[in-house]
Amino acid sequence: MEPSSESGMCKRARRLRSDAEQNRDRIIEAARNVYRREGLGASMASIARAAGVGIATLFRRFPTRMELIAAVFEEPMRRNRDAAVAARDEDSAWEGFRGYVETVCALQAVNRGFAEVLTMNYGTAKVLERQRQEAFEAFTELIGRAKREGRLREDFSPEDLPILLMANAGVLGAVGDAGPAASKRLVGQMLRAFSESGSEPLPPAPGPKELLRGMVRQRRAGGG
Amino acid sequence: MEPSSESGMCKRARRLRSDAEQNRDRIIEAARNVYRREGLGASMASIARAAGVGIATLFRRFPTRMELIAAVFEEPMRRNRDAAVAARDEDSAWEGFRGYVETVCALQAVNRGFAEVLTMNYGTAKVLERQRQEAFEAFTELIGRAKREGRLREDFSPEDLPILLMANAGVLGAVGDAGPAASKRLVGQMLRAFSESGSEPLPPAPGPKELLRGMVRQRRAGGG
DNA sequence: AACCAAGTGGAATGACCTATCCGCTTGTGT
DNA sequence: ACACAAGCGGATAGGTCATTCCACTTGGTT
Repeated sequence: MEPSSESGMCKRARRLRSDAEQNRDRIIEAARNVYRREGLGASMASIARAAGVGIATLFRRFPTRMELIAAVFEEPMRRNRDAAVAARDEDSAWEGFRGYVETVCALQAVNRGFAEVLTMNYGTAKVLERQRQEAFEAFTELIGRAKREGRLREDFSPEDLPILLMANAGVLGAVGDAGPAASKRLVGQMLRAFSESGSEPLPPAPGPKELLRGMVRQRRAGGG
Repeated sequence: MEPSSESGMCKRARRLRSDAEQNRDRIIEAARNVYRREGLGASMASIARAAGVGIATLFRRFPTRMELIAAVFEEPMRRNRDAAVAARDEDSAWEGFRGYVETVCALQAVNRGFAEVLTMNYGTAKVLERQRQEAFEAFTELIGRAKREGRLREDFSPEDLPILLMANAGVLGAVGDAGPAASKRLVGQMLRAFSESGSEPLPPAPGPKELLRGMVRQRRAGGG
């Protein structure tokens, strides 16, 4: 705390060399793509390869996997927070509620990593935890308005959202190609359950063949 | 095909030696427990250790992981099929429907391996596939009756069941201790969505702390 | 009691993964 | 232009895993 008290507070310990900065960006970009396709279980080596850097470079910049995950998903999580805030401020609370739920679940459907990030414990990733907390708070306010509006059931609980996100992640992880269709169907059913007078039409159910055919074989049998 | 055409058709190629038979049973028993706790991703070595046999013995008896899974879950899957048939024959179709759905999901909650087996593609495990098919058929008949009864919504699709099972498995996999509570809540919501006039009370939602605290850290970051 | 096919366990192999080490390269301040 | 800290990437150590091999035991039959 004595010698190099330059550089404001503590963030960004020191400025990166320009080439290092560029490598950092390439890593994050590559990780974004790999995580989207393969989920957070993707190996560090595969990310380094995709980024075109050595493994050591990856580890020097992100000593733990969580730091990389936090760097990659900080922006998506911020956008998620913003979506929740925007929903909270919509004229119709119910429409805001429905739209937000559908949007988040649709994002999960196109990004496996994001689906997992939304449903995991961050340990010590303050950035992500803060975004989630803020989104959760906006969502909770939205719930209150929607209930007062009379469109959302009184017994809806804020925790029903994380439960839905985990459920959705489960569906997406279990089926392959039919994932988006199955996910839409699930969300439709859940919204019906949440809605006070709920009888909005459902998205179509995927056919049995699609559902079965897509089902994950056993990527090392972690079936979940 | 010429010499030893004894032993009926083709099943049980030849009778096992008594000690081998006993080892086989011990393996299945051990695998049952390990799979229940850890899911189908449990290592073959850990199962052999739990059974008190050498790794080679395990592989000789069950050359592929699927063969072991099929042997372990044949009986649970048969009981699942029986439950579906019993539900189909209940007086009140809706009560049969509700009871069956709740039962299967509760079984998932106490048996991680079973939760995964119910939502995976068996490849070439005919035994399991047949049980699933029969359960599905009984369930489909039950659906028809429940709709005619007027208690189940017309737009309920048989595929909504596997979707629910995957969703439930996702919830159970994502949260730890709070799994059963979260699962019950999800099932309650879904039943509400399925029910024509549905306003039965919901199971309580788990508190935010329980939900978060239980959340899987990152068992090698395969979060979902 | 003696034979031997059937059965056994542990060592060996090889794939894949995280994480660290270390000699070489390069951006940058002077 | 030079010096050198910062940065680099391949090699490597050490872990888990599935799967195979092989020298040794043993149940059952005669």
